[in-house]
Amino acid sequence: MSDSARFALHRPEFLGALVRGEAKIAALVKESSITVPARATLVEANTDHRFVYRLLKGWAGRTRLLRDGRNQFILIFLPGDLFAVKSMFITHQTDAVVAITDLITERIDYRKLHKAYVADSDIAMRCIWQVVEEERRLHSWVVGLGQGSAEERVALLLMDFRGRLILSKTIAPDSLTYNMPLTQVQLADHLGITGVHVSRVLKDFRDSGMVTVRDGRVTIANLDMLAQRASALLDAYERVTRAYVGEQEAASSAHD
Amino acid sequence: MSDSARFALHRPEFLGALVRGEAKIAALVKESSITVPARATLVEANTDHRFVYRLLKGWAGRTRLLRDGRNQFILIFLPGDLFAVKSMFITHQTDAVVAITDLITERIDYRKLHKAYVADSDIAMRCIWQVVEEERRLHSWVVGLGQGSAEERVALLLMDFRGRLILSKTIAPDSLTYNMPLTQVQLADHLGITGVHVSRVLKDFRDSGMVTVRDGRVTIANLDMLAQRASALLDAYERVTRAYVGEQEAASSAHD
DNA sequence: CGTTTGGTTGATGTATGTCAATATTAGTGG
DNA sequence: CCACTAATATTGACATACATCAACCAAACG
Repeated sequence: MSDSARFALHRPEFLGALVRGEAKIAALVKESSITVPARATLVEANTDHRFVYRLLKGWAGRTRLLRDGRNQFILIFLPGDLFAVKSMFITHQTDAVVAITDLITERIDYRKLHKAYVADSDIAMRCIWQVVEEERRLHSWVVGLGQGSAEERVALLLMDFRGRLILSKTIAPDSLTYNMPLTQVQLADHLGITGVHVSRVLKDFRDSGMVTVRDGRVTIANLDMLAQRASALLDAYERVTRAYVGEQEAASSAHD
Repeated sequence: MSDSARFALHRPEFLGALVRGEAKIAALVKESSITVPARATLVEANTDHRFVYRLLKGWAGRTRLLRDGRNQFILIFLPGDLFAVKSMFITHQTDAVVAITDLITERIDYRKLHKAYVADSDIAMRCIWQVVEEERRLHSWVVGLGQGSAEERVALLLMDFRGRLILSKTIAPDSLTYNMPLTQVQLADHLGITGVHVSRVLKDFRDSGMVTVRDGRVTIANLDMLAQRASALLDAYERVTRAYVGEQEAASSAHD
């Protein structure tokens, strides 16, 4: 995956700034890494928070716990993601960020990053990119939750994870398997359905020879079929850059 | 509503910049207003788009139409909102923005705004604020769609509209009625339910003496009850700044 | 090797969807 | 201002996707 694929959608005149910003931020946060155990809360809801993070290893999620016990994973963060960038601008994050697995993450005091953000437009651009990209994911997820059936949502999510892992070079572009550490209940809290129903949908997917999710690992037996199941919910961008990344690449770029 | 309420959540050291940025952007886009008829598309999906908008009058919405006809209103824009700010950074918006009513909006070429954005940090801050605020709304809506029942979502939405109209000074802080031009099907497309079900929920709300939605107007008969119905889904920020703005203000600040 | 945590499966309940008929309102041209 | 039409909303009968409850199984783990 080239940088231009990773930063697709962005105005091409900013590509250089994005790539430089990425490197500069990496340099800024170097050696600041901390480890966090699974289940721990990285950013507490409704508190002033001082750090911006760059996830190196492990998965995390932005989550909102309602007073009656309902819980929603709003967004899932994968290695390479910058998160809590908004700490630079707002005092109170209304949602928590929790570690889904044990994780390693670098972090930086928001004031330090903000100083760099003001001084260096490459860094600013990379930060803004993250916010804009996060918003794009939220748009897609609103569409998924609002219009998708449980099966469509699950298929979309499995495709999305794969696409993002490929773009961040965590897995190979043609890989049909990846680690996915969410429990079924955590998946359910992201999908807006119950854990029991997640189990049923996954059984169905497994029995139909489409994809197997077991022991923290996703194994796609029929990528076309999975993409098909998700396709109604995929936006045009995702259809091109994500759905068929890998073995379908030749075919897909052939129609362009 | 003071500016500090409007820009609540933001780091207080940026409040001055936000207020100045607001004024500077208003000056920049002055005299650029266009009128757009209801139902027209302002920003087409998947096309390069050149403008950033500031809505003066009327309502608009970001929407995604799926190939099979399903449609999701992702976000609703009210007067005072800046939208398509992301045009400055990305070439393709994956979703369309359509006029819900006839509307009047100012607009500015993204290159011109970007020049100002780079040159003037007040303008940059105001733009970023809009993106961050939009993201906050998306977070809340993901929680609503993922965890809320149809009744909770409707109550939340009616409360949200009122809160935003108050913050933008379109209606008085103690007002219990406001214009709401969405049809039931449009509401349904935002709420992730069907038009028929919207009708039933609204009938129920009406019959229980809580709130009446009729002829493009919302009339709240029992604000406490409505806030209560939405409360599980409200985040802490919304509970303070929005839910009880107005007649409940004294009571609510009394417990603080 | 018992205990916890996560997953599976069946029986049953319910919120919401679908279909279809009718009522109401808004828009349009004469 | 009326008559016609199209759009929107209401209501009822019925269907279904998903939730709930509960029992059971299988790893993982101290």
